[in-house]
Amino acid sequence: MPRGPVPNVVIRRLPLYLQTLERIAETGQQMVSSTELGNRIGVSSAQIRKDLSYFGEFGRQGLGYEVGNLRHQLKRILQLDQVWHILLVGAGALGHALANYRAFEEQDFAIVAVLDNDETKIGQPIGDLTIEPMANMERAVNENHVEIAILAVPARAAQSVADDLIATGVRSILCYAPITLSVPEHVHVAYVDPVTTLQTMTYYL
Amino acid sequence: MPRGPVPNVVIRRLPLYLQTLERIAETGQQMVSSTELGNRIGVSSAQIRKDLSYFGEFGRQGLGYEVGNLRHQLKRILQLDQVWHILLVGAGALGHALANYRAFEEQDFAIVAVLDNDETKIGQPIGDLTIEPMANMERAVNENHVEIAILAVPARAAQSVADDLIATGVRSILCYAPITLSVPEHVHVAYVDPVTTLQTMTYYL
DNA sequence: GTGTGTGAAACTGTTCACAGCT
DNA sequence: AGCTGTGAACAGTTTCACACAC
Repeated sequence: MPRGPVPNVVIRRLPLYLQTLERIAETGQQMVSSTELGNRIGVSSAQIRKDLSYFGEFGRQGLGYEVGNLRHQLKRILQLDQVWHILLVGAGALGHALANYRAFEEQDFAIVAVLDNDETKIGQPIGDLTIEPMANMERAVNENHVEIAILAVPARAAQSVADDLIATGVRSILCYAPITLSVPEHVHVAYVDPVTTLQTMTYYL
Repeated sequence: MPRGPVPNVVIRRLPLYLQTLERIAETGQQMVSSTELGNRIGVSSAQIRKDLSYFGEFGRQGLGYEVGNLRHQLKRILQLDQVWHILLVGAGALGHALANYRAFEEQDFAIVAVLDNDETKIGQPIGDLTIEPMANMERAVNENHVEIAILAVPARAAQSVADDLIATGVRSILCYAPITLSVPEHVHVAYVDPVTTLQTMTYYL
């Protein structure tokens, strides 16, 4: 579908374009220019046009982009025109916050099972689900067609749980632990640890 | 202190080096080579040597880097040789998880106050603190010498709260909302929204 | 006039490869 | 032998500037 190889940084920007388009769509605005979109996000108009040009020609010269169409195209490109099933591992404070976070379902992500290794937590309700033992991992992944896992366990457990997840077929992991996972080539990991992020911000203070 | 301009990506990697060094230090290992460090993190040895060379010469030819010294140098470069005071805004499920997250204090970050605009939450305990009204923002920032804020409020409130934070003198914001904040030049924002991150991962599936 | 799409140019970041030290 | 520090080569990314369309 893309014309030529798409830089990684481009993919990271597309969700920002999508979010901003959804905010613009709510106001009823029909058309948007790369300049307006860029100003709202803090990138140049040329960058937006170049990024989009990797996937096609979505705009009209002199007019800009049709908001609804561009939003639709971006959802298609990012494969967000379907619901993705997510397995959440770790039912601590963070796990509970994630299980109750409404933005997932609003954006077509569904947490379909929650696992923890703490005996006292198993069977307890969490969001609309029930906490299950780690031994249920393979069944939870296969029965629900899970391809993405969220890792909300302590750092010392993260690598071992990641290994198990990958063995069951999970190909994408969102990791909250402050640790670099070692994973095979075909697995994608993204890190969202706040401490690591804070540690970069202090440099600039 | 740095020799010449330091690329942003380099700063983002330094915390990974630091975390890995701390894990190595726990084993009692004295020296580490750029090759070993790189293998554990998944970057090339040349990258590590080049990154460190922006700040000085910390290694010894033929031997590698002294673990404790390199750890100390990185903490100094990232200004992590002090405790940073953080203001948490938003006492929902995520705010509670953050207020109870032990890794902050272990890594020399201290949440010193928590604000929320929900009348029913004000006065309630959260972690070791008490939830305060938004009106206390300026006092909380000034009395505690806060320079970093964590924004754990709904997306629709994020920009307005960010504006208030910046007006009180906050220069760094860690934002959990799926929105691009518009801020003046001198303010740094980092985004840790899981939905935005998941939206990039689905591209590769 | 406004605004897109795109090669070319400029800039930024990574890897190579090797001198020099242990 | 093993390893660092670094200029030079290479690769990746952003910006420029302009033809073309509304």
